[in-house]
Parts: sequence; structure tokens; C-alpha cells
Amino acid sequence: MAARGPRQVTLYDVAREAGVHFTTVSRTLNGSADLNIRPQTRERILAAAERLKYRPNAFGRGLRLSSTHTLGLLVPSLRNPVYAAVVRGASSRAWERGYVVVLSEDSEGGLAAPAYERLVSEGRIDGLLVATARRDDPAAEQWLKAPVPAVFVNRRHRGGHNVSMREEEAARLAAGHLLALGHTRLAHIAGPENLDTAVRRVRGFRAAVREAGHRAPIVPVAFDERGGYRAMVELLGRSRPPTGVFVSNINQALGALSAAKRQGVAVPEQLSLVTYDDDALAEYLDPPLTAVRMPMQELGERAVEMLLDRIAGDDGRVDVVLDTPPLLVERSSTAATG
Amino acid sequence: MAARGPRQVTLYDVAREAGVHFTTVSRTLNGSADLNIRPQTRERILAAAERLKYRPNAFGRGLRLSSTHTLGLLVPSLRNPVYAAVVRGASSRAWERGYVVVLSEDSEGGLAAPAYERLVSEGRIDGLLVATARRDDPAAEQWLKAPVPAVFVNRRHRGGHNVSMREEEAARLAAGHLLALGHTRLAHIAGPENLDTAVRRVRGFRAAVREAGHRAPIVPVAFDERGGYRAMVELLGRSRPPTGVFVSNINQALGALSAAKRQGVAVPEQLSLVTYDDDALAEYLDPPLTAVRMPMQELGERAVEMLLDRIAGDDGRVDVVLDTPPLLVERSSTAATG
DNA sequence: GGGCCCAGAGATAACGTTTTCCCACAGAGG
DNA sequence: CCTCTGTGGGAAAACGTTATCTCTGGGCCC
Repeated sequence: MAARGPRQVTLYDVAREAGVHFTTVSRTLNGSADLNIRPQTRERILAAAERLKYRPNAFGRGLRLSSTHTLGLLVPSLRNPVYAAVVRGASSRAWERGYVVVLSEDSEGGLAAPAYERLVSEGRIDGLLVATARRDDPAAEQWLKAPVPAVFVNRRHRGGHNVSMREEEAARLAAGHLLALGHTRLAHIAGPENLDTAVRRVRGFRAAVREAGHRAPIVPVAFDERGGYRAMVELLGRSRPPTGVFVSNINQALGALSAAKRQGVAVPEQLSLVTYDDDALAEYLDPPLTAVRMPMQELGERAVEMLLDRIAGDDGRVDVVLDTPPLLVERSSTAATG
Repeated sequence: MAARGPRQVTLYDVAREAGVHFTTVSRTLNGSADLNIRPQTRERILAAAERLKYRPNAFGRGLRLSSTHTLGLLVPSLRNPVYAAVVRGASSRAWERGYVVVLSEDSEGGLAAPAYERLVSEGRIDGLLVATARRDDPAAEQWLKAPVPAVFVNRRHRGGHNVSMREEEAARLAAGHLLALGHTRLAHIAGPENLDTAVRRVRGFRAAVREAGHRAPIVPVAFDERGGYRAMVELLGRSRPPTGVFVSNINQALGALSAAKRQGVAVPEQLSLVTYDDDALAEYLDPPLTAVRMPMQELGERAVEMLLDRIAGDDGRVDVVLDTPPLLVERSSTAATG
């Protein structure tokens, strides 16, 4: 092995430098409750620690305290740019609190459960953020009675601790926008029916449409480009195709837009499109997509806070819904009916 | 705190169950070299471990072995879907090898260095994958002489261990495609000049164009939609605008395409566009983008392998270039010159 | 002046591993 | 009968922390 830098600085190194016992260093640095230390000694220790750039070894500390200062984060897919925002929010908030985040992607729906299983059974994490749970997921039940606390992100799980957003309202906002533009033949391209988050959007959309005295088809498909494409093809093939469509996810929106154009349907002239999930992406499509912006980064942050509370023993808040309201960002994919 | 499952199973638990000393369990499970153990005892131990689902505590083991079985991964931005593939490749390979990956995003160019600093100084990682280094990055130098080995991913750093792809060839492929279609007025929307990976693409593109007896402008901009947009506006504003453009990154391509359309330039009729980085995204744009597909997932996998070799003490391979050749995926954004 | 208390710090134990060393016992050989 | 050599496994130490318990002077009160 190539010669590398020196090994980590330990309490013993600092103690030697300061001329005290190593436990004294520990107590001083931790601001121990029964600290009876001469200011002068204290200064010497602090200076030594500073000079040597002492940082407590995470594994030594973890072993002693049986706390790892590490959180697990399970996300469905990193291909959805929106999850990048969740990851960012969670990582940065965790970082501020002295925690590290281990990410696990449930790309093809198989790795998350065993990955979690290993992280927990090896004692690597203090808690888990779950953004992947399906409604019928047996793994979710397992997480509930695991030795570490879990928080469901953007999912609501019975008996679990959840943090979510005002999704129904977001869907209402989108539907309301289309209705206000004079559209009466609406439709919703939804996510999988076993995803709580998708169901909530459906609920909001449906309620808004019904209140306006209309009915609208819901087409549930996978949360990706392909799903959106197929759903749009299906909708446009109907005898009375919709003139206003609310799409449940940005990847789907890309597919839906593509399908409309290939079928020769002009957006927004013949078809208005609103998408859930705002992202820089939406701005650069043709036409730029009207979108409902959701506080994804904040979602990640709050989830971490809730999890840290639970780790600290405070299980008080069970369901958190973010205050931040959905924001409709109007671009050029929606227009008044001719 | 809510009552949760029992604490972790330790060697002592297994030992009690099997009726032996706990160190005997450890040696048996690890297949220790000097294991002189009665087959019958061995079976009893294995069965007990199985029954109790024993998994060694990562921190106890880490402390003893001074190895964490954790790798750090620094990526520039998760918004680029291509990095999602790198993350996936690295995570899955690491997982197979019994390692865990800690992701750190260098979103606004500030967090990566301190994040790394903390991971290393707290003894949390055995090695680091760096996909963020700029050519002039002072942090990169620091990583070279750090107490843990680093591997640069998709970057080549002097004095470092690097794994990269056939990027020059990829750029040649793109340029060659445009030339073969009869284009003579080419241009390249490049990435930042202080990124090794961007420079290599420029080099390949420039060489191919020169060999064909032409000259072509290079416009270096940020690796995002906005950068691509501005670069395209600039190119189209020239007195002799290009008819064939090679874009260095999928996010840029989105911006470039958007700019062309807003300027009323038809793609591919008046302008052919090829992008580096293939992604499902490209398929659903209008028109679907011709792209050069690169083995991003394999890049992540190989980087992990190289890093694990280094951790094991094998510093043999210094520069790895993936064999997998770039693949031109022809779609509808390129066409022969009228 | 003797006991007491308190400041100021050292000593010890424990977290869960792995590794090295050691010990007991059996059978064999002299 | 005594040592010698394996065999099968126990004992101890160490990794770097933190929490608790203990020790040592010196000053104070009575």
C-alpha cells in the first residue's frame, strides 16, 4: 500500500499534548455535567485539540454510545430529479446535525428491503427514512417493529410516523387552473394505485373536478416517461379526448407531451398540460410546462428532523404535513379553451 | 421512546446458545486459519448463528480492524440523470462486496470538501470516490495525501488513481456522425474548461473536425440547461451559424434545443444536434435526440473495484479506461444537410 | 487541630469485535 | 512414568470512546 498520511488523532494524542489524562480530555470536550476543571487546564486541552485537529472517532464513539450518527435513506429512483431535491434536503439537514446519510436506491424494486436489513442488523444506522413504501408493502410492516425508528417520507403509513405535503391541495390547484381556463373535459394521468402519494393526488383532482360539476377519467400508470406516453396515447384515442390534462409526475409529463406531439395534438392550442413536480427541466421543454411546485427539499429536511426527534426519544408528532403551500408556476403549456 | 425490537444479537448471544466461548464463535464464523474445531461443535455454532440471525456489529468490527467497510462518493450534481447511473453502479457493486456507500453532493461547489474532511477525520470511510474534482481544485491535492485512498471517477488527476471512459472517442463519434451527414459548419457546446472530462471531449471533437479539414467554434459553458441555452443563442447569432452541433451534456442539450426552437430554427431540418450522455430523457424530447451512450453504470462499478483494490493494498493499476466503446444512438435530431 | 468537603483530576469499565497467546487433556513414544 | 505433540478451545488484549467511580490535597468549620 502506498504510504499515506498518519492515522487518526485520538484522545491519547491530545492528552499527551496537553499533559493530562485522556479521560479528562473527553470530559472537557464533551462539556460533561460534572466538569470541575481549572480554566487554564481547559484552555490547554482545547488548544491541543485544535492544534492536532482532533475529531472523535465515529466508531469508537458509536460503540460506546450505541449510536452511529448515521441515517438510512431509501428512495425509489434517482432518475426522478425531484428525489434529488429530497436527498439534498435530507443530507444537508443531517449534516448540520452531525449526522451522515446512507442512500439506498430501490431502482428495480428489490434491493431496498435487504439493504435496509443489512444496515440495521449490522448496527450501522440509528434510524431510517423511507420514501419507497408501497401501500401493500410487507417490508413496511417489518420497518415498523424494527430496532430502529423509521419515518415515512411522502408516504403515509398506518401506524407509522409520516411527513408529507399538501398534495391534495396541489392537485386541486392544478385542476382549478384548468377549470379556470374554461376546460371541461379534463383527465388525470396518475401514478401507481398502490402508492399513497399518487392516490392523494387523484383524490384532490377528483374532488375539484366533481365540485365543478364534471367528471374526468383517471389513468394510472408507472411514474416514468413510458407510462406518461402510453397514458396520453390512450386518452387521445378516446371518442371525446380531454382538452386539459393533469400529469402526476415530471417524468410522466415528458412522455405525455411527447405523445401529444407525435399524435399531432398542439400544446397548448388543442391540449393544456399541467404537471405535478416542478423542475428546471419543465422550463426548457417545448412548450415550457406549467407545473405545481412542491417543497421537496423541505420535505427531506423535515423528515430528518422528525427522525432525529424520534431517535432522541420524542415520538410526539406522528403525522407532519408541511405548511408550505403548493405553488402553481404558469408557463406555456396551458391556455384558455378556444 | 416507543418500545422497539430487541437490541442487536452479539457474539455472546450466539456463544451462549451454542455453549461455547464467544471467541470460538468469532473464529469459526471467520474461518480463522488456525481453526481446530470439532465438526460437531462447528455445526452447533453455525446453527446458532443462523437461528439468531447473527450479523457482526459494524462498529465493533470496524474499531478492531480499523476498517469501516464504508466508501465515500462525491458527485457534482444529482440533477444530472447520468450521475444517478454512476451512483447506482457504485452502490450495487459496493453492496455485493459488503460495503456501504455514503453519498455527498457538491451541489453548489461548497459542501464536498468539508463533508469529505469530516468523513475522513471521524474515521467513517475506508476510501473515497471523487467525481467532482476540477482541474485546479486545491481539495484534490489534499485528497491525494489523505489517510484514506481516493479514486477519481470520470476525471484524470495527475498523481491520482483514475477511472475514465473513452471520451475522446465519443466526441469523435459524434463529430464523425455530423460530418458523415454532410455538415461542414460544426460547433461544440462544451463544459467548463477546468473540468478534465469536458476538456477531453473538446479534444476529440476538435481532432475529428480538423482531420476532416474544417474548423469549428467551441463554446464552454456550465453543465446545465441554462448554459446550453445561452451557448446556442450565441452560436445562432453568429454571421455563419453552425448546421451541426455537438453538445457535451444532456442538461445542456435540453437548453440548446429549447434555444434553437425559440429562435425559430428547425431541428433537424436547419440544425442537427448530437448530445453526449444518453438517457431516457433524450428519447422523449421533440425531436428525440441523437446521443452518444456511455457506460456510466459500469464506470461506477469499476471505480469501486479499483478503490477496493487500493484499500486491500493493491495500488497496481493507476489509470483505468473502460473498454466499452461509446455507442451512437441515432434518433431524429440529426439529418443530412439539405 | 481534626474531620469534612470540595475542587480537580486520574483510574476503571464497558461497548462488540478479532487476534494472539495460553491451557488442559489425550494419546503416543521413550 | 514422564515428556512430547496435537487437538480443541478458553483467556486476554486491543481498537477509541464515554460514564462512573475513586483518589489526593487543601481549605474550612467547629
